[in-house]
Amino acid sequence: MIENFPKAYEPQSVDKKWYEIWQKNNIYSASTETDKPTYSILMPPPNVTGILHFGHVLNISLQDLYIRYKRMLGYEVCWFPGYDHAGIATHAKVEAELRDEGLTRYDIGREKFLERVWQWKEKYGGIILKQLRELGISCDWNRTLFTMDESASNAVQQVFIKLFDDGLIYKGKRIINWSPLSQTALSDEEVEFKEVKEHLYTIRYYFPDSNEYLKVATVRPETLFGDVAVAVNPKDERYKHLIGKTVIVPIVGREIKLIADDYADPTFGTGCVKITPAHDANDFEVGLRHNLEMPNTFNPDGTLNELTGEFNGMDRFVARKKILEKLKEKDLIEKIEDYTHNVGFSYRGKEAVEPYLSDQWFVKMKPLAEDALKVVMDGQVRFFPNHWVKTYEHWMTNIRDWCISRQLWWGHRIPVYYTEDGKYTAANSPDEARKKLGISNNEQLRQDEDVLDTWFSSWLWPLTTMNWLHDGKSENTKELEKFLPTDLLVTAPDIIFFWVARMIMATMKFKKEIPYKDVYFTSTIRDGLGRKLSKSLGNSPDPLNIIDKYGTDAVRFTSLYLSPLGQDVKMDVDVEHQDIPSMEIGRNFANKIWNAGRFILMKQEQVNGDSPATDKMINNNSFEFSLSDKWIISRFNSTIKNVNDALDNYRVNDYTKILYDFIWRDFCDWYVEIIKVQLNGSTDSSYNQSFIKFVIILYEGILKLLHPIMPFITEEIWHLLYEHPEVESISLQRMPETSESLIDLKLEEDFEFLQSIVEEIRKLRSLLNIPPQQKTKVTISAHNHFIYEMLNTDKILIETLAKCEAVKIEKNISKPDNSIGSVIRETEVFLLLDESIDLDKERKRLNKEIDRLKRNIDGSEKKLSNEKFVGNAPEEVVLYEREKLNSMKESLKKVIINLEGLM
RNA sequence: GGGCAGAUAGUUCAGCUGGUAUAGAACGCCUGCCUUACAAGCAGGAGGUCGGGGGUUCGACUCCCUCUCUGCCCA
Repeated sequence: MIENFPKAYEPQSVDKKWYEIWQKNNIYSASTETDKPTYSILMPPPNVTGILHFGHVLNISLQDLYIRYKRMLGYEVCWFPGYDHAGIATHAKVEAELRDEGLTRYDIGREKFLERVWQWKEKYGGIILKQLRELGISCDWNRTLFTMDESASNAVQQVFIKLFDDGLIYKGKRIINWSPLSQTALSDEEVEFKEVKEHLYTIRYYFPDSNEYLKVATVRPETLFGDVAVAVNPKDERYKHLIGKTVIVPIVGREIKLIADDYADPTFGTGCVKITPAHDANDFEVGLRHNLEMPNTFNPDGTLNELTGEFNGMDRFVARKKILEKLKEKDLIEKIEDYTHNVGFSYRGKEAVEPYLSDQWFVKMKPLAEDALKVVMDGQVRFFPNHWVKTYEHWMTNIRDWCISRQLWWGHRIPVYYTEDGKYTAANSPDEARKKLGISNNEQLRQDEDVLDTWFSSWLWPLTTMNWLHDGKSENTKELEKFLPTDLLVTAPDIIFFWVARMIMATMKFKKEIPYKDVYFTSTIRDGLGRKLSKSLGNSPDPLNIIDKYGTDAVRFTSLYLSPLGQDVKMDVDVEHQDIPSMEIGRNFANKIWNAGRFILMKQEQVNGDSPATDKMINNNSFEFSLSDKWIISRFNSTIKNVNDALDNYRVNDYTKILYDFIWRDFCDWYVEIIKVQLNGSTDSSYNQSFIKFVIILYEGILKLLHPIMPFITEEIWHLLYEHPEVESISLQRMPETSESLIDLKLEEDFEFLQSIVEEIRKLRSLLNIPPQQKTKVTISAHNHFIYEMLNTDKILIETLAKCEAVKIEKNISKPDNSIGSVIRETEVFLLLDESIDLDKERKRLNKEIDRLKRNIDGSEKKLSNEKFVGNAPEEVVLYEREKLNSMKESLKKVIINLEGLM
């Protein structure tokens, strides 16, 4: 009913209403008992502490787009949602709570601490999953998985044990990236390098009982307590004779050897480098080569330890200052230079990581990388855009072992058991461990204190979402059978190593199968200055506020409309007013669609009274199609085809543009106006009824094409049009199919000619400042019979659309008196005027047109007189050029005659 | 240092396997309109030597080389 159609679209209540109905009717749960072809997507699990940001909006809209599209193509679709337990982040949240109570986790102990984490998770965790619902997504919420769920935990444990038994997991004392804030190890991928302006200090290392000294350059004087050697390059002539001598570590007073190692770069600083194996990865390697001691002089919290004497307990950066003061006091500093270099920062805590020597667990990556690289290189797994393959290849071929242990309590505890004398193995239980170790049942065992990296559970996502090893045993499940490999993964490129690569490894290793066929890497959303939207920069409005302001559909549509494949998106954001003005694109578009629906429903009620449309109405050709009808049918079918092409090739941006242009330009600007003309021109109620049915079917097709990206408005209008019961949903209807036979490019060209006639009349009117209310008399001189017939048939259309009257179509007549005209590809339109013409202005206009035509004729003639062009270019190109030249010449003649007529 | 991406209208971007009368769109700007679906709209207009240079070709925004600048990733 038309009263349900306010003049402007109001998304807020519509969005809420339909999401509740969809949920209530459970229409998006997938079945494993189906004969339909399947299509599945794994949702990249957001972090349990996370809240919605624009990256999610883009990412999730894309996934929902494909899920809805494929569902409407008749697939059994399954979109697996879930979230991860975010070890470090969640740990930090609960520790902060404890701190407020004046407690530490050690005060309450491991068990109580974990209780607190679960409480926290119940209370605040997974807010993001609720927020995602605001986006209207059609995932199967019944299958939501949390990485700490029992089923996922069982799989994680089995995987650890299996890899341990295969020798792919080992324990080792290595330099790792240490987060002093979280007091845990991090993997290489969890460290971001940033350029930092610091200083290079050249410090004097005296020879014992001598006034001579070595100049040693360092940026980290606070590590000098851990110095065990000074290295020079063996080829460095300056120091060759000194190798093997000793020098005294400043302040510390310890004697250390001067050693020769290729690692020392003669061109850097003085060519002498201090070796601190416990605090630098390269130094560690040198230490191993020379069998040096590796004293650790730091505490886990980033303070200096008891080996540093008076600096014991001092923060590393404070200590640096104090140590420098002391060095200055003792005149041990040679010089201080500005120095810019890269420093690693923790991905989560944002503090500078500390290279730290400690016992950690690692996964050997090389054996896993081989298969994972192969499936990408040979195209079994395709990347969009493809250039990410190179990045992937580079990482895979230079892969380093993965540090998976974390010194936290929240996470999957490492299932390794130790005997008192230090033997250990991985097992499901102490009993099993005793058996594996071959020790007696009463021997005491101790479980490893550490937990696993969160990504160690995320890399199993393709398997655990499908219940693999949910009970620790079942390797085969219905879900795996139906939905693995999944069809598409949509993710941000910054987790290509963290996650994408590792999922491929895990799935290949444990299931000998790829996890997904296609991977779509999304754009990064940036502000007007090109900066990533981020909480810490304070340059990101809350997406929920934006959704509230513009509507879900508008935000979804605009996000994709502005996101070209493989390129970042710049958007002007206004954090203060919580606004992104470009969202108007989608809002205005939604309003346009809404009003087109409003118009059609009005017409349907005018024609049929109160009875609602029914979708049983088949386009049975019960009336004769006009040129315009055939044109819109052809355009509609082209649009379906183009939409399919675009989506098949992940040109999502094209998909939105194809629909935007078709709906706004072709359908609304032209065809809706034509509908008015055709209904106005007919008193035949059976024609009117059939015609409006046809229009509704066409419009419904448009709604369906649009539904994957604008689910709410399309659902709302679809119900308003047909008054379907609410259990039915447009999202469960079939997508319109393209019919090649209805695409008629010649006909589209003819119609375009008609459009250009209308546009030319409008231009002339505008040129003469004729007010819109005033109709103009027009005579058209067609240059051939076909055009003559066509224009005659659609004379009323020209009259209405170009606001003119008494349109006369003639054949090859000369210019009427007191008229001005234009030549459009040999056909002439003349506006017949009451007032006299400004001759000067008119001469100028015609001369301009003559110039343009002459220029083009010149170009064309040059081309055609070039034998090589005629000889080499394809026949149709040459033919077209000839026809074009003739036509331009004819047009030119006519313009010249008209100009002469003015004299 | 290595790799990847990009540079087209004032702005943000399309332009895909080289050829189609004037290189498109959106936003912004200018002019005129509340024309019974829509002023969140309609009609019209201005605005571009496609980053510089070289090459391939009958023909280059498009392919190749080179330079400059910008962004990202890795070391």
